[in-house]
Amino acid sequence: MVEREMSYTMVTDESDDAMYSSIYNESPSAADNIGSGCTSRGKGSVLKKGPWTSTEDGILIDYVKRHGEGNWNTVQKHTSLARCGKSCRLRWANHLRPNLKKGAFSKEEEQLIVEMHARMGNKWAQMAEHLPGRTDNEIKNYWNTRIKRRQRAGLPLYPPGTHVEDLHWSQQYHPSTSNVTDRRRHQDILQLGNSKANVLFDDLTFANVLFEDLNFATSLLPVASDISDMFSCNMLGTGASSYMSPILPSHSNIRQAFQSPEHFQNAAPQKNPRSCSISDHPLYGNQHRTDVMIQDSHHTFTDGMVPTSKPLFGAVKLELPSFQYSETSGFDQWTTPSTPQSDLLDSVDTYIQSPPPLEIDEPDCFSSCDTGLLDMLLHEAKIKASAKHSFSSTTCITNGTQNVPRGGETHIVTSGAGEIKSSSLIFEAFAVVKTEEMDEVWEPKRADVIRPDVLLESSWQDQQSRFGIVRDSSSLSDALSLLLGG
DNA sequence: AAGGGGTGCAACCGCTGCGGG
DNA sequence: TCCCGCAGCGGTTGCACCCCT
Repeated sequence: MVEREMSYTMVTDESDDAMYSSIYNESPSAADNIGSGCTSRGKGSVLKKGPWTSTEDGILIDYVKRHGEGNWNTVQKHTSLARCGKSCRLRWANHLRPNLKKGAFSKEEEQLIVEMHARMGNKWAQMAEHLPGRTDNEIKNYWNTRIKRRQRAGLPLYPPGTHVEDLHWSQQYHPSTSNVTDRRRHQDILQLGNSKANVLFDDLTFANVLFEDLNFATSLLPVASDISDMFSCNMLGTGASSYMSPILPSHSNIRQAFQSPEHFQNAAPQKNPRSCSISDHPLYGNQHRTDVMIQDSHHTFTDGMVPTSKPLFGAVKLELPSFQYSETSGFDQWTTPSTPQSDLLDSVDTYIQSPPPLEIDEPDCFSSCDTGLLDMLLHEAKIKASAKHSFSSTTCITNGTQNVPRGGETHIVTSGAGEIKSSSLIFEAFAVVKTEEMDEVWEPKRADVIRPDVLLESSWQDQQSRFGIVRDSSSLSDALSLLLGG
């Protein structure tokens, strides 16, 4: 650690030992940084603030060795340290305690953080529990940095393939946190919901979430299978997934169609082996969310509740069927969590290192996949930038054929709207919007228009016409009917 | 070489939950 | 039941370093 000598403390206790004196001789020039947040107790001294010195670290380490962790407010009594308990605890937890892992996050850790944030929101402490050697502060800083980077790069918060979790995570595993999250949601709004661009990114991410849900539904809904695969294939394959249109068919319709868990109880549960998400891990298995996460300012509306730090997208509850309620159904094999943390960690590599094979036209895409996650994300932005030029029209996907393999499967999306299967019809419509989105993604006006809460006030067809997209509405309706089991 | 902005990290601040008296 | 103190969490801030011009 870089020691920054900047703080100085007035000391009145005459019994201070030599070490104590040495501490405050280290920085004789900075007498203005006197603690105000932590009040002194016992010694009548004013607590020091600012960076810790190695001497202070030594004192604190020695104290913990003797007395163990906890009782941080007694540190000042038992040692010469003029730090408040909070400061001591923070210093120990973030820097001094053993087994701390320093240095940059590994690719696996980054991936795990992204996945966990998608599920937990800003639950840094909970995330840290799953990242041995990492502190909540580290993870928080990493995430904030990541947000900035992605905002600058014009990327959504979550990369494609990230399952965004609903409230069940915190409720099921950390029930005590749900109240806290609700109280703090306004802070999250302030933190993440201010910028127009951020709203747009989250809006775009919304599409990813839905499609991932559809992907999950693959194993349950034969009809949805093709759709989800197509979405996933193209989203992952083009590297422009975040620009998959947030303009979706009325989600309320989907919700109505899927509102009952019993709707799927007869469907054979089948783990999707192609997923490279930790969502498939037993620990997260029951978190296979099907409630659509509406993203905006990291808030989520789920079952009428608004947990903090969760993606949301406005005051509209939009759901796909939730299989998490199916504890009595045939999904028990998923809903029974494998709680051991090691279990999760042991399998992280499996998920990270087993991405679905992608055949992407972008020539340098694979190289990016070998770098760190952040680099990969930046690369994603690069691809998008180039895609702006290459995707001049809908023909890139819908004209002719395009093979988009994913997990060994190949889907052929044709431009013909009449005879192809219904799922392709839906995708075709999305593909149109997607390419349009690429060209206009940065326009705030567009961001307003594509907000789902706006969309829900008008029909899917209205949106099409608004954007000048003329499609075969009857075919689309047929496709939706099939998708929704109608 | 200099300086100005960006970036990342360490630490602080405010709030809340919890337990004990 | 209320109050108080402690521990912990999440948001914010300050600053050193880095990079670009």
